[in-house]
Amino acid sequence: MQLYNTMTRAKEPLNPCESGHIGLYACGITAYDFCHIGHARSAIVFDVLVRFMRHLGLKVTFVRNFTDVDDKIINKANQENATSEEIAQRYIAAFHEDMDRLGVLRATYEPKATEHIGDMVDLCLTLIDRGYAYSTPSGDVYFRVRSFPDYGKLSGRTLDEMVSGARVAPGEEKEDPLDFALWKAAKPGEPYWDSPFGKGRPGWHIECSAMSEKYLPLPIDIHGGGQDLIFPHHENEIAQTEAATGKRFSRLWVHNGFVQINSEKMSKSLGNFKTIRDILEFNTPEALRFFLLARHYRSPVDFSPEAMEESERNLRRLYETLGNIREELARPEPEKGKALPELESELEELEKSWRSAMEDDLNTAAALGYVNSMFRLAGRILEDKGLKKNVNARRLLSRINGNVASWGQVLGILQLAPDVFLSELKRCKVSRVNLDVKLVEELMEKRRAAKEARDFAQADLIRAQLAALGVEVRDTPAGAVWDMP
RNA sequence: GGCGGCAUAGCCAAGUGGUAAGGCAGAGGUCUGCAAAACCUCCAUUCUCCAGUUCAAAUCUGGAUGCCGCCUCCA
Repeated sequence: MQLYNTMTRAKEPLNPCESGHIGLYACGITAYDFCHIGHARSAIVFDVLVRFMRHLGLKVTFVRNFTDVDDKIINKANQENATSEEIAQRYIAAFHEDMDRLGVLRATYEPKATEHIGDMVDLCLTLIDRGYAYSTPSGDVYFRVRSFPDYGKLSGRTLDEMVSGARVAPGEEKEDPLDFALWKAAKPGEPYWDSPFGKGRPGWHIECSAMSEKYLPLPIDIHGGGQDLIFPHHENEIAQTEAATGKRFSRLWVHNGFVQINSEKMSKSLGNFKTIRDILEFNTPEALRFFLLARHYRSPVDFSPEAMEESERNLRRLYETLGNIREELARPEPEKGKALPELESELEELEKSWRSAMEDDLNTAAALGYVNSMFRLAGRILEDKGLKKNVNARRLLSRINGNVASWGQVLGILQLAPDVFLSELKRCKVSRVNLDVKLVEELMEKRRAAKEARDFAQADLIRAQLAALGVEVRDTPAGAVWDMP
């Protein structure tokens, strides 16, 4: 497969270092608040990448860290009169809860910064030793940016460009405004660790350098995260690791685009911030996943309730059809039937296309297009009375069912039993509009009675009443059921 | 100000040189007591605009316009 490499700004083939083994490091969260949909996107993108690489038969070691010591965590702890450990622990647990609901698999390793302080101190010492870093009288350690000639190669900036943005906070003892902190001397009331530089804590960037090197051989095959991490975070990681080890840090750099609201970046200052929990209160996790995967991972996506509903409707149709497929497959297999070369080659094409789309820079949006087309094909078979008696059509259906299982596994969708999904979706919609379910059930019963008495005018009247509530009635062989479109 | 990205139907969206996937919405049809769901058919001579390269461009080049992001913590 090939992936777009931020470093070279081009798609590049993914060639595993060792045979068939991929090391992937994705920057995780700073645990100081509930995760928002931007975190969900990043997590889902790398989740699908991992799942797909495994689907291709590659062995993937996936590392996703937790930043559990940081200014923001300390601030939150002070606000709530708690310790930073408590805060970090709480939000790491919340992260796992949210990700489990979204079907994001656990990483192979999920290291925490505080568990690797020693490695970070060692890394600082090596960098000082090699002349790439220096400690200050007050106990800070800084990376000497101008000592690392490649600085800026990922973000495509020159040092001159960066100087204008560089800042020196009061009290900092930097040799150069560009230098960034590897180690921060402890201020009163802050968590600290003992080190050769004095009591203090690691800077943000050093933890990823330390932990990636600890769990993965260098160079890492793929290093990823959100686009906002390109500068300065990943740029600094490169500087630290490459300066300290002399080895290349990562072969590929994969960055996902942002989730936006009304075409603007989500941010706390704009007040357009949506947490995963906010969304999952009224939408199924799978709809969020589907929504995010229906766009290319590098493009910005615009979140809106309307767009979520569109994904729901799409997903609903898929699950309805999937239910029909499974129902048909449960019937005894027909005994004979003519060959169906056209349908067969159509399916084969779809299978090839799906895989090429996924292999081409993880094009899940195109891949979902082929999923849709495959369901259309299944629908055609299901609707055709002649084909239903044809054993070859049945086998195609079974093959489609198998593809749904395996593609769904990779994308993390269509894994539920159709009726389970459908009733969950219904529950979401009911809670969204605060529907009076009791009233609906009463009306349904009245309509059933009217229908039984063949009073169709009355039955239709009741249906109109239900429609006014946003409820749609469907008569099935097993009786009338209701749903919310 | 510097750097980067994007602009495809009513909406969302894939498509990096070979003649516009897919979804949602909409229209007609099959089915149905009527509906709904499902299925079938239709729905961009055209890809923001202008100029250029080419036998051929949504795709490449130059310019214009608009939107967004980064440069400060951020997925």
